[in-house]
Amino acid sequence: MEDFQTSKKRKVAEKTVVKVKLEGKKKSDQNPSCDCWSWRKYGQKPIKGSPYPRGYYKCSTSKSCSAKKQVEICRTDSTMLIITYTSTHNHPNPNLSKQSKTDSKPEMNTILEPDQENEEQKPVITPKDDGFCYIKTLEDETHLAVTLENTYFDEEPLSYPDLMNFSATKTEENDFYDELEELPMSSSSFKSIMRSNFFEERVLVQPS
DNA sequence: CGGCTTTGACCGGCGC
DNA sequence: GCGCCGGTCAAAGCCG
Repeated sequence: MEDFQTSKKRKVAEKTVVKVKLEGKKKSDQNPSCDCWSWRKYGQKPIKGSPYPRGYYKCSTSKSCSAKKQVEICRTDSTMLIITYTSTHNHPNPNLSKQSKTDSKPEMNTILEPDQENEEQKPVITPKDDGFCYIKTLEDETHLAVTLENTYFDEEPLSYPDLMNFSATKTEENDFYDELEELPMSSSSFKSIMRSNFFEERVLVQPS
């Protein structure tokens, strides 16, 4: 396929590591409307040195999309999720464009310039003195706090919309639940707790 | 019935 | 050269 896909190993392609803190927030008002990308799990492996397995996901929205991500629980803090994104989506987000009630462009996902006139549709990133970055998505006022741990790019930095998609999606949610499901420590009860608490209001990510 | 998850096997890179 | 480990594939099962 793609040249870097010929070898299924160790690629120094763009890689974005995002840490997500599972907050104890609760919100019964689930809002699946923030569904963005669709991910399909294609593998899971126990990781050396970590009690938790790592899940491997591919973008299922487009067959030709090479976007992947890895989700694992931080071994030092089980409430911390480490998500590693590899490659970028080569297609607009169908869900996002579908949801756009206004005229937000489907290509929003790929827009990289933060200073556009329609900045209203972009999340507002508010750096805090505690080291967290609170991202307020204007779609539903969801507050996200994410921190890019390590980012390797071929050429482009992660865009705000990308960030938003990364963290605010319902599919993301599912991934975490998948992870949680696999946690040896817990069971479906914990999982359901996380399900109701996790993504809707705020997501915290702690800098390294 | 279709799509997704699960799980074991396989492959290939890297370190020793 | 060998073994370890991470990443991917593919078949089977499950769920909506």
